[in-house]
Amino acid sequence: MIHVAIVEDDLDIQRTLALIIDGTPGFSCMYTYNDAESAIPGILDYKPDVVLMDVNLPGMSGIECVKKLKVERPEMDILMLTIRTDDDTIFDSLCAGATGYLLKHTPPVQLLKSVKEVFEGGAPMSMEIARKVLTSFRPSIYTPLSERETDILRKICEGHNYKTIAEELFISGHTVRTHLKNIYKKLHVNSRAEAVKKAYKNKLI
Amino acid sequence: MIHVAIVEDDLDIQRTLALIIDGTPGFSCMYTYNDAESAIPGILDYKPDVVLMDVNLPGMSGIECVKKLKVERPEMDILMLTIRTDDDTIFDSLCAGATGYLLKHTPPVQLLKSVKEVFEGGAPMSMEIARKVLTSFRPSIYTPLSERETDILRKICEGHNYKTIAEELFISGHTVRTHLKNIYKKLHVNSRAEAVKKAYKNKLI
DNA sequence: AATAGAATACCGCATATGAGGTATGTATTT
DNA sequence: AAATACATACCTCATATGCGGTATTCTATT
Repeated sequence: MIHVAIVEDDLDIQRTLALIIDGTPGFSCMYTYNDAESAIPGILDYKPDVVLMDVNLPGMSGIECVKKLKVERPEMDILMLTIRTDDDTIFDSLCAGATGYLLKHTPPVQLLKSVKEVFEGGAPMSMEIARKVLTSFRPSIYTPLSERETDILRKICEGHNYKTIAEELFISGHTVRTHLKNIYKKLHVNSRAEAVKKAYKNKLI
Repeated sequence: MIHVAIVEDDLDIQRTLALIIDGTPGFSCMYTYNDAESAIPGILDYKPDVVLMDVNLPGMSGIECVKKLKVERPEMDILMLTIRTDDDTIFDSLCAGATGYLLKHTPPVQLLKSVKEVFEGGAPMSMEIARKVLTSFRPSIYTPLSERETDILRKICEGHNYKTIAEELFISGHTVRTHLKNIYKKLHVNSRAEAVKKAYKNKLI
């Protein structure tokens, strides 16, 4: 028996979800919450196997709620349920610790399958979400930097200084500096730290 | 009709896969390759809808092969097929541009479903892979840094210097320096750039 | 009561760095 | 043939940074 808790402010949706889950053998939904504030103590207390969490809640957001729940109980499995497909919402949810991400138009059969999958150690995602997630690993193909500049940036990211970079690339320290200045200009940054950050954020290296 | 190409050096597996695909209405496998070297020109020429790619190939690896194919044709969908579940293989594949990642014990029905899903814009993954991928977004909970040090590191990552950090956190520049020195010690680095890199790599911020 | 860790603050020194320049040769594109 | 981007090299200067210290206060934990 998989025990599911639901956090959803739309009472119609909440009821529908609860009916689907409770009406299926092997699934049980004992607790539903209308907001994150009441869900947190409740969920920590009753320890459901899987939590269905709406992203857009009044007051504290579903994402914040996930963060707080995961701090208390990192092993807890939480499945995000939302209509939002924008990158920020998705990745913020995942960084908060969500174990899956379903769009609200997911049909009941798929929802139940996903809950079961989470319970069994999986991480179900709606099709378009999965694609976005996988694509996020790809390095940027549109880099403003030349090949040589990318070399330099890579070394900078590894913590090298002018002297060692110059030695490794068989050029003078002056040249390294010039390259780095051009890199700064192209990336619109003005320090090493910012350049390293941008390199990682934009997957330039 | 979904046209599938297979790159797989084990001829038994290759034949089995081809039979499954060709034996299913709506699927067709016209081309199979035993190694990456011959697969690249072939695939670029015949433009299949989906490529099934073994990770462990003799000579050029499946991952390298994906990289090269994606450079030529970024829109191409490639589904990795492997027995390996180690993080490096998974994430290297994804960074190379794989559109999905299936374990070799995947049953035929699931395989066909996954090929279809890739074709329709999804990104199918085996259960344990999906979990690893989602977990990779989570910030590390095991940080050696104190809260204050994490604050400082965050500012450093944003490209601030001592003076502005000191102002924003209402402490002296000297204190910022002391914190940063402690951060370097704890992270085993000795420059800002390395610290920023480590912060992003280990998801400390 | 003692100890350890964290956060705060300061000093000094040698070197690295960012920002402002100029310049030359090559390769590619128009 | 001209223009553009790239890689290379050098100069100066003010400031930032890394590294070596010391020290006080507060808060946990033992």
